[in-house]
Amino acid sequence: MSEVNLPVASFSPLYEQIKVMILASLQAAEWLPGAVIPSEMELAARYAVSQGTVRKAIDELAAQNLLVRRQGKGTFVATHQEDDWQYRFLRLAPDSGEKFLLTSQFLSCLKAKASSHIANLLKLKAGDTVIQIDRVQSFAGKPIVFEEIWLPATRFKDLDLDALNAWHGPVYALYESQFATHMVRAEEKIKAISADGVLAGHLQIAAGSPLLSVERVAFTYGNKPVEIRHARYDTSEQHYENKLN
Amino acid sequence: MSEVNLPVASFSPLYEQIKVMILASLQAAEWLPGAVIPSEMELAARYAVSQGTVRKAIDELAAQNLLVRRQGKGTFVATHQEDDWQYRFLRLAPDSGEKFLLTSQFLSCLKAKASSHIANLLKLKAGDTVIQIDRVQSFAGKPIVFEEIWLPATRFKDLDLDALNAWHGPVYALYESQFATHMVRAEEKIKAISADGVLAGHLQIAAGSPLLSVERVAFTYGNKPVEIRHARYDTSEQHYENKLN
DNA sequence: GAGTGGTCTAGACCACTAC
DNA sequence: TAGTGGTCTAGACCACTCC
Repeated sequence: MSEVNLPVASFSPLYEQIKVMILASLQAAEWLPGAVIPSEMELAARYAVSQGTVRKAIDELAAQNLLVRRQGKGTFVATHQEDDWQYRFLRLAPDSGEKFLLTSQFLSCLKAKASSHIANLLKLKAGDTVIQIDRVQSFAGKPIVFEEIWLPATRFKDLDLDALNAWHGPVYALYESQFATHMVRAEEKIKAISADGVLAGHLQIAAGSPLLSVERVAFTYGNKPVEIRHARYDTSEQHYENKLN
Repeated sequence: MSEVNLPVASFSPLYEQIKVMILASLQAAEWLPGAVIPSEMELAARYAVSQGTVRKAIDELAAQNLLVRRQGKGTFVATHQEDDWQYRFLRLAPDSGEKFLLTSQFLSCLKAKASSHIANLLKLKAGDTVIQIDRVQSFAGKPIVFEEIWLPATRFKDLDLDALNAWHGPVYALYESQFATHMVRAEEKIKAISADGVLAGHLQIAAGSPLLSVERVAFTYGNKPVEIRHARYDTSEQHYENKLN
């Protein structure tokens, strides 16, 4: 009666614990985006479990897009610097169905005090410094997207307009290569709004035109929010696509 | 040299073939939504494979929300008639964060010839008969959603306004219980639009107000499209939520 | 206690990639 | 040919549900 007093704490299978350890290695940047992680056999030896248990852990991390398995080659840390990942988080598509290549123009990149709203979303203290970026993206010469981006200044130190203009490729790839920050997932809140004068100017449309307002919070490893983005899409000739499963 | 002439056809693992067979049973309504399917051991015997192989097949079907595993009880066919599935495909949420209970009012339910656009999406012939339903959904007395729904008349024979009004619960649960049609997944295309006079009337807002236009195609087993829905959301006090993984 | 899904193991063999 | 991930098996044992 006395020796057993089992914790009510819920049962945690071995492979969950292995997932946590692999996650820790990812978070600690022991394995960098794009790099191979040790083989299943090596990991099984390291953690002193069977290959099958490691497999199950890796399977689930791969299902969450944190790892990518490649038969015959190995298992790799997911990265936004891959061709097929360029548009991972972009749900906008032309109505016509053709491919679309957006060109990006950065308007400004400034340091500022975080508003309470932004501080809240980024889990900073009110008044902490953030970097604020404005940009416009165009398709076939027509501006389609106006975006405001907020980043914590500590993590993205030294990011400025020159660095942004020098970079060619997705912003998330830049975050990875310059600031060791890999985006894992994001949440968006979407509304319909009317274009005010400023937006109308940026997007070359009439004031009052309907626009899609997309507020995004993007997270790195460990559910840490590290980017806020408020985008407005001109959806007159493109739409936001979503799959419900 | 002569006896071997391997098909270039790609290799298909056993568990994939089992998935296909289970899928066939679902599609043939051998196991109905909400019902238990045979145990892993029974299926292993039926298909003459090991339990592990059946497990893998079921795992993947469960990941696609076609089956639901319940430890100690069995594996069940997914159904929209479950409490936690009521809002499976509804991404609209109040800005305030509170729960929300929508009340539904059906305006009309008529038979008509399919437009080429609708026929196309439903994979019908132009001119085939469809059922067209209009409805408004309200939150706290305020109309929030106006929806037009198109269904193939053959599959949804006898659906009329009385049947809709008599039903209390999600429309997808009605499809299941009355028409043996379970919705598996859906695709949505979202745009921002301006309310015209008709929409303004339905939603009790000013003409010209921005609205979210959501065009949905919903599919049953076998990727068969069986419902088209064109909804307009008033997003002044609620938003469309999306998770990007 | 019997039955279900869930975990873990060990080992054999297959498919794919690289050298 | 060696090394990686992918498949399949068989069996032991655990966790949960229901009777």
